[in-house]
Amino acid sequence: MNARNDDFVSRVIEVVEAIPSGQVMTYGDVAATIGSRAARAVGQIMARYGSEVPWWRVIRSGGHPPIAHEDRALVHYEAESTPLKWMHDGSYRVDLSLARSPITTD
DNA sequence: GGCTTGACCACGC
DNA sequence: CGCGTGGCCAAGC
Repeated sequence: MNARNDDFVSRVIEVVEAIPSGQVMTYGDVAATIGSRAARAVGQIMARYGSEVPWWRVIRSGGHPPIAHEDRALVHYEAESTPLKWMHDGSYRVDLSLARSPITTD
């Protein structure tokens, strides 16, 4: 646990932890929730601190999970019954229309 | 203080 | 939806 929990990093963690099961948020939404637009920075944080948060609930605007981690995220999605959309070529993406969580700032 | 990198986003075609 | 382009933001050197 870090001494200061008010860092940009900690705020991202807080939001990601607040995402309910079966739902997801885009990097941009998470950033917007903490009053920022650093969607990219959010991804950076996930890559570094994501080990302690449900990073699979944080995806891109396109609806597909973090690059190089889609297979790992898929396991969680099936476990959480997250609405998925499958492509012809076997790739998949999360149905944001159903799984997008209404930003919980609290 | 400036440049580079990054699990990104919005827009146009 | 897919691709290309520009832009925004935070962290590290």
